[in-house]
Amino acid sequence: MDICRQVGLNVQRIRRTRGWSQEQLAFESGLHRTYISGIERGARNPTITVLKELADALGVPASVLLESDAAAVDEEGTIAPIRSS
Amino acid sequence: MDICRQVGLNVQRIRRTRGWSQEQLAFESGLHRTYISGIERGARNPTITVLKELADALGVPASVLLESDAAAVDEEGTIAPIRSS
DNA sequence: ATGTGACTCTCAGTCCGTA
DNA sequence: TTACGGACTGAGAGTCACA
Repeated sequence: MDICRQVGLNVQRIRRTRGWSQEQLAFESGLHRTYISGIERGARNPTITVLKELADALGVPASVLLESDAAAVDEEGTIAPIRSS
Repeated sequence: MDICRQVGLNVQRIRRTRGWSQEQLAFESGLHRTYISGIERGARNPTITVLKELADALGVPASVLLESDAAAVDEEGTIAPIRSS
């Protein structure tokens, strides 16, 4: 699994958990809407500062965005991976 | 604490735990020696693919390199944060 | 063995559209 | 609301000589 794709999936998953659109995340993070789209699709290769900005906007530690999926996001105790429901 | 500086400190700490020089890490990761130097000093803003290459060379998950220091690196059970000794 | 400035070239990141 | 394309500017990738 490519790292860009991995990050994209994590961003998308957490964003949806927040109930946000890409535009809202773009606003919160100060990044461009189309760039968020590119990142979620794994088409972009963001820098660590951008990763940090996304993480801050999403309210999670940056390291979470790099994790190999599966593992539930437990930190902050609020994310949890949408098991049905 | 700036994220670039943070990553730099993590890379340096783990590299030293391995007993490697910057040149050795450069060889293992396929990156240039002076580039490694720039990253460890927090002078560079690497992309996540570069971060992944470093993490692979160091034998740790990429997310570890973003962690806010302090916290011992427990994953893989091999790093542990050089408490004196 | 490492820090640093300067350099080239690729791509990160923005903005315009259309579907 | 999102995917995706093209075009653009600034910043990162990657390297070197020198300290």
